[in-house]
Amino acid sequence: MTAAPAEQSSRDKILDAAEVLFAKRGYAGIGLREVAEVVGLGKSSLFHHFGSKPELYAAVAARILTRIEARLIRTLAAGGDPVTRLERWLDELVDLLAANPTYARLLLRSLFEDDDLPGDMPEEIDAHQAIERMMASVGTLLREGMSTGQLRAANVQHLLLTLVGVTVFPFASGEFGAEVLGKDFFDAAEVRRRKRELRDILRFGLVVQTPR
Amino acid sequence: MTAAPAEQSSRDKILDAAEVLFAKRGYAGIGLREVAEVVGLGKSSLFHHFGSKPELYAAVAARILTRIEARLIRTLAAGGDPVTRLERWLDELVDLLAANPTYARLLLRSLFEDDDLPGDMPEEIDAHQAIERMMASVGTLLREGMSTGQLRAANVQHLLLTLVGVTVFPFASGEFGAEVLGKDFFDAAEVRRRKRELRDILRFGLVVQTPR
DNA sequence: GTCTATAATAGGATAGAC
DNA sequence: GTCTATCCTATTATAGAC
Repeated sequence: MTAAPAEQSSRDKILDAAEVLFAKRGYAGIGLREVAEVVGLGKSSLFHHFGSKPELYAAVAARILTRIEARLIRTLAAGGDPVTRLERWLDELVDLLAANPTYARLLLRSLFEDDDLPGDMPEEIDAHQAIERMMASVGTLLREGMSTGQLRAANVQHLLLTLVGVTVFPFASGEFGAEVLGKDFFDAAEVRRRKRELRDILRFGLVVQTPR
Repeated sequence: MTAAPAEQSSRDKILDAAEVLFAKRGYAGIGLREVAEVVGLGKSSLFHHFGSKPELYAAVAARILTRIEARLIRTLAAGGDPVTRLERWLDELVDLLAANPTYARLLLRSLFEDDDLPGDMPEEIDAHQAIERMMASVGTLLREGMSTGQLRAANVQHLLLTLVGVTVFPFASGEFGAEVLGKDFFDAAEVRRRKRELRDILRFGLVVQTPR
């Protein structure tokens, strides 16, 4: 997924290291010393590439969101009826989160940790807008499906929260998810099961309807 | 929900303040100075009540989990068939999370932040076991429903993760949830909508089945 | 672009007076 | 049970040499 180029700029090395560390212990839990150590630079050198710690964090989050959005756009563009596109996108999202174990955690963390950031940095605004665009386009997809009668009429906003909860949360749940499952969540077989779980919940729900 | 007694011990005041702060900015994001400030004590006085910062954090998490488990036990004991009990429990859980805005956030955070804790403290073990017991008893409930044919046969482990994702996550999502919704998630009307969303997803799924 | 040195502040935790 | 004083370490960030 994440390409491994022959030459990688210091900036990218810093972003990669910070992504892993921030995902693991959060914004406040990671010091720049630790990031610099992983990259193999002195602490002060980081400030040559990023103006401050919040800026670095925002850049990490924005990079992930940009990648996810790019994938969303590609996936939805492939066409098909609303249900096909929705299910294809959920499959894609699961694949993406499974291939990049840092994504889900950092994403959920960044939802919680917006307190720590000033709120007016360019990367932060980019990330925020990417989220808004994604929610809007999936929202449109859902409304489309409802208007064609393929999807049950429902509250689109709550549905969006539900979809985020069932896709992103499990991949962010770490130890907890692994314990509930009894095995590693990022295992290929588990990822397949996760996709099936999502598809079945959306297609059939859980409760069996008594025949009318 | 949280009772306001005439006299409250310093220990409880510290727990209350720490719960709010840790929920807002996480384990690493909160210093004991800030906790002490809110309580109206000196920083050092906290160490008279809790041996260390990890201990305080574990006590906060354990208190929440104990309360949730007590509610689960009461709710499931009320009887009924598996679907009735499952839906009643989800309603109760939503009510509990809605009445205590700190719970969902702290709970999700504590899933991510187990790295920060030593792992061998009594409160931590208590909390961990409470989670295990809750997952086990809801798991049993699900299996029961499947064996009576009321619930669709499915992977119980993945279903548990799904249920946590659709109940806990939205209440923890803070700004994000409020923006997707366009209003405060903890509003009584939104809480009712959330309950309906949950019930409908589990009963009907999302995709309308073409008549056989 | 990276380094060393340093500033200024805050962190968790302990000792001992009251 | 709370306080002040203190210790040690870590934090973000800057200045300036190379």
